[in-house]
Amino acid sequence: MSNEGLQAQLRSRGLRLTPQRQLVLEAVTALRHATPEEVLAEVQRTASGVNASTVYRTLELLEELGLVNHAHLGHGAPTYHAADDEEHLHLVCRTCGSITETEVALAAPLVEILRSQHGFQTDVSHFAIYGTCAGCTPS
Amino acid sequence: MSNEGLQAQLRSRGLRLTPQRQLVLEAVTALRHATPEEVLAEVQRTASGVNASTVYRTLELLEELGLVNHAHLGHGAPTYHAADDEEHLHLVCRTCGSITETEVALAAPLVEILRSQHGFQTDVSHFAIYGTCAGCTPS
DNA sequence: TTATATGCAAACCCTTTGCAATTCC
DNA sequence: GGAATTGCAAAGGGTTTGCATATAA
Repeated sequence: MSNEGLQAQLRSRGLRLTPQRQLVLEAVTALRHATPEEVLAEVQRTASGVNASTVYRTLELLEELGLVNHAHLGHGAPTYHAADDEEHLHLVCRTCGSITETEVALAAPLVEILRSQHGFQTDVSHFAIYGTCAGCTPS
Repeated sequence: MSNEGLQAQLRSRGLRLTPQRQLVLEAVTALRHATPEEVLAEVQRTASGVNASTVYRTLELLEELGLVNHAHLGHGAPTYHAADDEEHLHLVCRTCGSITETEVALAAPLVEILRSQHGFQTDVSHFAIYGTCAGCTPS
């Protein structure tokens, strides 16, 4: 998302383009998967005075605008990613904690079953898929 | 799990059977899906002096012993259930927040794909499946 | 008897909120 | 100029920890 695009989207709602908002969006895009704390650290590399509460408020706003999304990959803080980033499944290992990304297409059968049986529209990447990775499985 | 079974399992590790441990296990079993706070409230109906930290420590212990499990159904506190309870999928609606339980068998195709392609052993019920329920889907 | 378990209080992490000062437009 | 935005500080929810006391075995 360009600054001009971001500005246009903000102004259409009577909102303003600020350095903080640009920096947060840039940080989320650059980091690919980052917690609010990590986003803050990245933003502060350029603008050390930015406050954590601004990051939280901005992430919420950018999510409302559809520019970023968040996912829950573990018990801790959620991770944010740019909306134009490719969507993927996250496989989280219960033993070693590793996170493996894989294609959302693998979940197509489940998504289709949930749609036909429950009328449920699944967002496959919002929550991680939990289990034990190959390296941690006793053979 | 009977008290005798619980006691045997505890003693084999040099641990003790206490009223608090019995009550926490009973509460988790009775409530079926409960946050630590809800477990505490249930336990306190019988034993009002029980402390929250005891509930947290006991839930962790019972999980180590394989008697309870927890799942993440939303952004808030995890929910605990007895290990001998039937496992199910949780469909969480992003709009109304409703939680629908459905059969784990629906995820079998995904589980099989993850096993064959990644060697990943999936625990389908640890994280919720997120999306939009039928009632909240614009038609 | 004595190591384990508990209650209590404090600390912790992550996040939200109220408010005065600032800044975008 | 005036509403939107920020920084700050305090509070909030959920959880963990250190330690003295109590208790199961």
